[in-house]
Amino acid sequence: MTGTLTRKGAATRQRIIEGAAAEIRERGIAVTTLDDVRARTGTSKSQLFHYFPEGKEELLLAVAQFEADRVLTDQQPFLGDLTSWPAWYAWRDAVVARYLEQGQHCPLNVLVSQLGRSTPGAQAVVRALMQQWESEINRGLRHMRDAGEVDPDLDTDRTASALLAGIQGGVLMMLSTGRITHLEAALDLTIENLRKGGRTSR
Amino acid sequence: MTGTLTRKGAATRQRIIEGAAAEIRERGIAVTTLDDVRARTGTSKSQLFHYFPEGKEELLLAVAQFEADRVLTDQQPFLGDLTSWPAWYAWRDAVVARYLEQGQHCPLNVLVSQLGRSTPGAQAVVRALMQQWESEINRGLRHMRDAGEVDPDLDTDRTASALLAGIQGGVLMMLSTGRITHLEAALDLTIENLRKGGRTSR
DNA sequence: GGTAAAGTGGACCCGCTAGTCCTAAAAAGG
DNA sequence: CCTTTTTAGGACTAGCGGGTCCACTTTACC
Repeated sequence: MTGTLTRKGAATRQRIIEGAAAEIRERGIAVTTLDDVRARTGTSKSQLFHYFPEGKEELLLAVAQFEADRVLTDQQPFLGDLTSWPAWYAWRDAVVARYLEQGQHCPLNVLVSQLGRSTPGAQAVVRALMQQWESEINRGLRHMRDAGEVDPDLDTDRTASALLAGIQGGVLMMLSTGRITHLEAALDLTIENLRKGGRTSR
Repeated sequence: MTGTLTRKGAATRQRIIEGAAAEIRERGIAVTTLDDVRARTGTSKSQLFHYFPEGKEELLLAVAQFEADRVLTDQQPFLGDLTSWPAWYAWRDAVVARYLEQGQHCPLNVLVSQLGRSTPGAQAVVRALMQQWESEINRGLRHMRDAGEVDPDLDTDRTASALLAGIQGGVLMMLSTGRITHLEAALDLTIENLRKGGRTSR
């Protein structure tokens, strides 16, 4: 039945995923029912099960994948091009702006804390997301090290881990406190400390 | 009805809270039912509603408060006495050991990501926890600054924010990846950078 | 333009869970 | 002791939500 979706069918399927994602982002996974998704996307119960035969679990996995993709693309092109200090600051600003704008409706947190807890499949999606995120940061760090902009002995793996942790925690704190200061502090202090370790001549 | 609990009644109430907390920690809030709590704690439905007349919501709030208390007491006496580098390392080790040992059954994450999302009351509990946690870290930082062990111009507020974010993110990453490296990296790099700014490194 | 497959609508079912209610046992308290 | 309050037990209910089913319509393709 799959693989042979008509254009219309594919569009309906995508509409369901995006509607479900939005519903979950806005109201939380716990209170989002298939009926809510159905109503929001203008579909019927049978369509939900037509496109997602395994039911809710399969839909949630598709939503997880959809949200995971968004998290990284939202940071592009900055995340993929951390090759100069201005580029690092541009990325930093993009991240802060993004999470400030999203407020409580945070795809990342929904993914990590709600979807990622439910099924092994969604957990794998989260792991893959984190791995790629960290790897992109790591690539930027290595570039800066090779360019002589930071301490030549910098342990980029460990620094990337710490920075990613700071971002995750910063976002979490924003959801708990409503303020963006933790995210900013984590990003800014890490970057400042990196610059302190680089060649002092400018 | 409240305020006049006999010793036996108070013990039963406490047993319900702790049983519910353990059940939620182990299996998640989404799948924990009142019947699970009832079975685990050897109580009956009417007792649950006797001790928590508002029902599940009231019980969850009590659980949230219980878990929040644990998070901080688990870090004592180290967190309250960050007055020397050995003390900082002892705290660091205690935090890492704690979260490594807990594995997937993490009261902090249950509180922040699951309970904290459900009701305004639980949100307030989370906010209070974070505020106190950060304030204790801040106190330690100020002490080290006044003792001349770190950069005298250190912005302790911002550093405390970043460190707390790193811890939160490190714990979150541990739950996502199963590895403790992010938490360790966040703690260790922060402490290393603090020491670099102190008088001994000059 | 006919037919087979894909897409759509919505009524229905069944299990589960929060919450109610009534009764009984055990403490307190005089 | 005997009464009142607190503690305990468990059957019952109402509603909701995931999932099934079947009838009908549209689309693709020869």
